[in-house]
Amino acid sequence: MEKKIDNSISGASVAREGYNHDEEDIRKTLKDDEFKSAIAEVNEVKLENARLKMLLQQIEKDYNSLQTRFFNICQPELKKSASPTCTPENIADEEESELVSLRLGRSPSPNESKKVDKKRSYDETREKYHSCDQSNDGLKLGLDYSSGISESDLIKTSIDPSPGPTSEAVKTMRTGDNGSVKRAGDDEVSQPNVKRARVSVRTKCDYPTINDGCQWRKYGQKISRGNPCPRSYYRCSVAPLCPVRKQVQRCLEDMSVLITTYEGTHNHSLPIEATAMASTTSAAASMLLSGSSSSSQWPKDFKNLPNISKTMPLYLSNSSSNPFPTITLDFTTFPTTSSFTSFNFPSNFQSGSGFLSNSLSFSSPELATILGNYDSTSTLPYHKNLINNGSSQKQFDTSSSNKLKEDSSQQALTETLTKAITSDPSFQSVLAAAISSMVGATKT
DNA sequence: CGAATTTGACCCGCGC
DNA sequence: GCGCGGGTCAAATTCG
Repeated sequence: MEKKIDNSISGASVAREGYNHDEEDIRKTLKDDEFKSAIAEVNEVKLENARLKMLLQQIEKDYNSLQTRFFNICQPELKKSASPTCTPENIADEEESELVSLRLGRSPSPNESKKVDKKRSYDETREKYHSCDQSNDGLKLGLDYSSGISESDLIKTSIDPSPGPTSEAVKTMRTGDNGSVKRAGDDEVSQPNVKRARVSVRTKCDYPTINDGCQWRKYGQKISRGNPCPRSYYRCSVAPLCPVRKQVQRCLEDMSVLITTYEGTHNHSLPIEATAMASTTSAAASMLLSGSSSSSQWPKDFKNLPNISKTMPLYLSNSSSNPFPTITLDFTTFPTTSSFTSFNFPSNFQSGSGFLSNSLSFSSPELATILGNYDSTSTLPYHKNLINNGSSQKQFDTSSSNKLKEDSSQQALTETLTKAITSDPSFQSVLAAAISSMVGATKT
């Protein structure tokens, strides 16, 4: 037994010697193989790199061609809308400024360069807050248009660069000891004339609040006069110093209608789901502060349209009891189901099929179709595309048959709205904000 | 146990 | 000056 074991051991040792002898060869070949595979890997990486470069170039090309197409579409309309008394210079200037509006805040135009100097310090501060998202290509969440709105207004309605308490969000800080109050904004220059624009969104919603993609923290509830439904107060909880607030209250006339009022602008990057609403409210607020959305300044054709007052989703509140200028986006005529939370922006909407292709192609018929939704669905241009989950999509399919019936009236409306967009820079900016949010979403 | 919500108290602006 | 109403704070409570 022991012999057997010895033999086996000696046999094993002989084999080991043989192995040791071969091991060097094997190591050599292994090293060669490793070397070769490493080289092959490097080559693969190089190829991949080249492929990615080509892909990037292709994307850039596509983007440029889309941009060119978009401008080509817009330019004739701009020329049409230009007054015949305008001099060629004026027209050129106007066109340039209009184009600035339509650049969706991507890059400053020569006209803007003067403002850039003025705004540099502000922008630099602001970029700190946006360094994590769109700083690379200059794409901004808020509006960055230059037409018709004053510098001060622009700054007021845009993101507040100061990390501290804003004049808009002046808070009272109780000291606790003597019960005296101290204004947190005391060390800041007071801005008594600051307009506090509010954007009110009316939606049919069975839930206590709409899902706009942002995080909110409830800080108060009050039963306001004239409405037994309590009003809830929320503040943005994404960033601790974000000045944005919202109020949520059910409509007295129709309990299924939820009125959400937004105030302020986010001073931080937002989740993709929240950018659409944020851009819309920001744009609407800017539009409101620019003053061009008042009914007297809307294109004349707007007023002549039948049922426009009923169906137009965007109107100004002229309630004298409201101390703040308020713009209302009315989505209540949009078909919703009880299981559907209005404004539940799908997180993948930017990459969803149809969304980008519908919205970024910007061929005239498509633009017309998008705008047509103002009539039949009373939504923002992109709203239809954002809400494309099951049931609601079905409703759109059925509503499309109704579209045929309303074709003639819608065509008139479409023409009017197209005119409105091309003649009203503020309207453009609303559209621009919506688009910029989409483009931003694709970039991130 | 920490975060979120509730709720009563308080502040402030406005009209009378 | 007083009262009212909207808005906010912060301690208490609830929730996950």
